[in-house]
Amino acid sequence: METKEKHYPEKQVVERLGVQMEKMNTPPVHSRIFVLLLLVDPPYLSFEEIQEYLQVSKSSVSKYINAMLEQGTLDYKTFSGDRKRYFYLKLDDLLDKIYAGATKFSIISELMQNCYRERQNLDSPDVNEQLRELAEFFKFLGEGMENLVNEYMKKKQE
Amino acid sequence: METKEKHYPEKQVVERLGVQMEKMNTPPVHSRIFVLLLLVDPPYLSFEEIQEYLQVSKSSVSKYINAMLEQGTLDYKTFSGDRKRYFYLKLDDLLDKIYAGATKFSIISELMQNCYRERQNLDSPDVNEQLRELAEFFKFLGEGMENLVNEYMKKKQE
DNA sequence: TTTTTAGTTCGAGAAAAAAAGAACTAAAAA
DNA sequence: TTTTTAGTTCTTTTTTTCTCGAACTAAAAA
Repeated sequence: METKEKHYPEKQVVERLGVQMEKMNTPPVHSRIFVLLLLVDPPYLSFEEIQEYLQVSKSSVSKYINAMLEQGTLDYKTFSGDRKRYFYLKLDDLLDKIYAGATKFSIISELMQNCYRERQNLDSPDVNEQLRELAEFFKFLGEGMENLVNEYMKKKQE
Repeated sequence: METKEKHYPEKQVVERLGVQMEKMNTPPVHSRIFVLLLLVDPPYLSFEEIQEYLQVSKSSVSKYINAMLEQGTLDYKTFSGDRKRYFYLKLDDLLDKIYAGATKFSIISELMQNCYRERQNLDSPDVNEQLRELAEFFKFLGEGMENLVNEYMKKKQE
């Protein structure tokens, strides 16, 4: 049983920042759980607390909690004498998400490369060249991003 | 009236690469128009040609053509004595899309920063510090990406 | 002037995604 | 052993997104 007093954010704030987070194609309930855990103090909550604060269904909480656990965005700890799990954001691991973001560039890079291959036998050297360049560019960018992440992590360790 | 013979890609290929493009949250018809224009030779088509090749409704073609025109992904040219517009991809301008992609990092950076501000009065210095760092990191990353794009463009000009 | 062309716009319907609710389960507590 | 707790799973409902078709429009052609 938790005795320490919790400081919940104002619901309005969670809504506002939740909407902000939706802009990155994150579903509403997912966004609100994320933001809530980002704002509450101490920075962890039980399933029940999340559900009651947000006033959403258990199944939605379950769904997104599990999604975030799988993604590695979330983790939980327990307290002895208390069966509940207390969920918190693994903020450190957001870096992994960035790596994943770099994946989009690989997707588009591969798309371009595939198109380039398809065109090989056609005679529009200009377009072909443009495609080749684009594929290269997106690859360059994806790799560049990886480097940026590494660079930052290194700098942080000093 | 266009007389030059067109080389259309195989429909299967457009489907396959279209599906690949859907992976980046692009709607089916949008993806297929994009891929078709990427593969056809010469690299432009009329509204009608797009519609007939893809076997979709005029309204869908209209919708995504206009979306792409607004986005700047697409442009068109005309030929004298021919009322039709011939649409082609503005591949050069994909760079702008990348800039836009960097925007996502600003979104998340701002989200973190907002959360950081909200927490100022709470006493979990560790979490607060982590948030501040994350905001900083995403900003770093967004800016780093801009630099990468600029770097590439500069290198290309040589 | 009438007709055709090259699209656009406006519902309506289908399909997919998100959320809800109710029934269930496994482990712990009583 | 029975009950409660802490969730999970499955089905249904709601919402949103995508696509279509039919009616419309503005400019050009006849």
